Amino acid sequence: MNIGAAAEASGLPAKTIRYYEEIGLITPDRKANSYRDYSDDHMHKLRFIQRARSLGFSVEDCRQLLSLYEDKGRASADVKSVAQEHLTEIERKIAELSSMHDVLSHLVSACRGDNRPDCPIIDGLAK
Amino acid sequence: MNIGAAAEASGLPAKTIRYYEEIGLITPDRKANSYRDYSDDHMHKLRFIQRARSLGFSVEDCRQLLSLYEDKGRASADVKSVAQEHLTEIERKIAELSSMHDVLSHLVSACRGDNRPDCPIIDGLAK
DNA sequence: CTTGACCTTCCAGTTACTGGAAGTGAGAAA
DNA sequence: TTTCTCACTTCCAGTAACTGGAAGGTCAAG
Repeated sequence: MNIGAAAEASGLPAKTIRYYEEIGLITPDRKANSYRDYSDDHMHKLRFIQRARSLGFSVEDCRQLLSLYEDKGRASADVKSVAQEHLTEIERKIAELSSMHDVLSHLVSACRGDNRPDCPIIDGLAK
Repeated sequence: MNIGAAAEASGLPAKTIRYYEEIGLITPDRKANSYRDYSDDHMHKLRFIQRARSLGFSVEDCRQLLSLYEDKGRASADVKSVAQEHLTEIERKIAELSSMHDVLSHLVSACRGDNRPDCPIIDGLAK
């Protein structure tokens, strides 16, 4: 399977797949013409990575998850710990964004947004 | 005011303040010894930037907000439009993170996290 | 006069791609 | 067979917003 088809089937851009190879995440075979060749196994991994990335796992997390995925003797506790840490980080980010949202939405709704210069948003930033 | 004191007073690391100068965001005077010298006016701007950054505005947004801050004849609509766009982006990110959170928290809570290999998290990623 | 804190510039690294240039291979139409 | 158009290859540069560190200058205290 050429990289174009692999991209299509995995939902990842070809550029990204090449990048993952460059950082040693997933290394396809090569055909005689030097084209990359993705097997079913590679495709499973690519899709695995795509899903993990879409859940916000870092590429390094993906590397770790991928090795746990391949390790049939893994302890689920190891997987859970990676996921739990990421979940906590997601919660931290949501809290941070929510607090930004609260402050900013107050400022925005207090601003008339007309052609006059007085502006609660600017005032709020200047304090 | 030296950069160390300016950092202290603005809540921004000295490194960051130098970086802002490098990208032309805020340019302090220089003393005879080539040390940076921050005036009260500079300090107001630094604090303004610090607050805008803490609300998640990009550095380019900060550049724009800063010029609106200085423009006493601005239209508040121009400020509001920058802020509104950012607010929408914050909402988009919160929604994205929330959806990640939903999926991941389900997987995590379904995983026993013991020393056995079967793992709903891995299964969910492998699908 | 030395010590230590603070300042200077410059360069490299971070994350995860993304765009583009230059060149090669494959398959189909003329 | 030539040509055309893709898809593929490698390599280099750029993105955002810093951050760390090296090598060296400045200043106040003791």
